[in-house]
Amino acid sequence: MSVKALKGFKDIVPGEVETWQFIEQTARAIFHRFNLDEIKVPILEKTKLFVRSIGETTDIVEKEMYTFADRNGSSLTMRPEGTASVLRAYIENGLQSKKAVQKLYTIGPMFRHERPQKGRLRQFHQMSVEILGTDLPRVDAEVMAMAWLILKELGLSASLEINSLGCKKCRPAFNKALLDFLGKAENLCDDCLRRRETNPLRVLDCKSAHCQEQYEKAPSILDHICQSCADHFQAVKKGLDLLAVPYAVNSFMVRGLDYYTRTTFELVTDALGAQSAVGAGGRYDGLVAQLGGPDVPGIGFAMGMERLALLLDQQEGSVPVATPDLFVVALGEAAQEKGYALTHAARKAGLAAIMDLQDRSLKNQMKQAGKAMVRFALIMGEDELSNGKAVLRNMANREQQDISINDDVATWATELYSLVIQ
RNA sequence: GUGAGCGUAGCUCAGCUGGUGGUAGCUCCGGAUUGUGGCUCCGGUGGUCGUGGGUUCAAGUCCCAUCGCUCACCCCA
Repeated sequence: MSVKALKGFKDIVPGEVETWQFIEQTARAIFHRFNLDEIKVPILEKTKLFVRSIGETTDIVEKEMYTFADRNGSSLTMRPEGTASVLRAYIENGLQSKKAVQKLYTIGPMFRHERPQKGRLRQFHQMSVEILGTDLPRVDAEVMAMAWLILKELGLSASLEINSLGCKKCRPAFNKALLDFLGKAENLCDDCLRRRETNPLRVLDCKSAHCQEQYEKAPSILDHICQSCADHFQAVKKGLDLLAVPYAVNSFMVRGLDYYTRTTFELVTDALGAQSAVGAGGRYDGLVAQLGGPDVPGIGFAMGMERLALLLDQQEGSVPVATPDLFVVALGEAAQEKGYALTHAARKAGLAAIMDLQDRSLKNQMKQAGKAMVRFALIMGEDELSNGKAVLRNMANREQQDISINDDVATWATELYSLVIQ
């Protein structure tokens, strides 16, 4: 084969797609229960939208975006995350005036030019939620409970870690305390030396045991946030308790995007290779205003769909399989004609029906029916046509019954429907 | 961007210190005294050994380059 898919871009083929459908159906059902509305937004935006929202000095903006010039020269970018686009749409469509609190979700592909590895692709998919127009801590807890419920209903487990990053009033004080501490720290690893300059908060997340040892005495952001942020965090924890969602506070947790304020959280697992987060999010009060919209608070999260799929595929039998209802076995030209019409009528009546159009042997067709794992086979050959009875076989228990052939296939199909769907 | 490992049928892989790639397994197709299934048995389809150079009498095997994949670092969903 000459042309292959791009590095980090994957086809989701039959056999894999069922897992994806299960994930999406489960999530949509839960979004509905929380009364969220779906929003669909473009995957291509003006570059400055992401630069403004995600932050100029983040890795995503600095080196991971698919950015290129449009024919007229303007700079376009394939979205690396969903929040910016959804907020842009919220502002552009004046959604704040339609509902004081907008609860939105969207599902789709994101693009980041990174080196692919387990759980990380260049085109990946997220389901994401954005709640705009409220900063009640109980909303934060409810959002986390929603993410938690999705995992639970998928049959997965992960740990919820939460933190508060403070607000634009109190974070600078913490940054200063942290920089003072880091200035005095010795023998930091190369990565930490670099991060100390680019993103001091991230230093605390270092995996080096030696660094971590020193950071035990590092200032904790939770000791530096202002009273209002502390109260908020306290109320968020109370909310999680009320909803019986287990969590752990991780004051070292940092998010990769600049816009987060106050509550941040991650759903982590150790079953994804080097990747740990299946979902993550946080509050971003001020971001909507920063993008030119009304000054409304917001909170959201995203879940990585290939990571969810990876976890589900590790658990045998965790994805329900939908098998066809009926295999119409037709032997000989006369039966084939009848079966052909009946199969279509059955589909119109609501049955998932298949048939072998090549008129192969009974044995062969039964073999196909077995492989397709259909629930029933309707067997119809010359004998059946002549005596007006076809054989309906329950494939699971091998019980057979004779049923009358109805010349009106539409009526026959509805009769079959009631026999097959119980 | 950095590092390591790996490229032999659609998939999973044998192939030793170079000496003619395997009736290989799975899938797929056909058949097993011609009207009853996922198992079993038999047969069949299917390969530029990633690509290009080099060494050699001889390269799937050794060397170089290149492309691709995988995993990890970084970072993140």
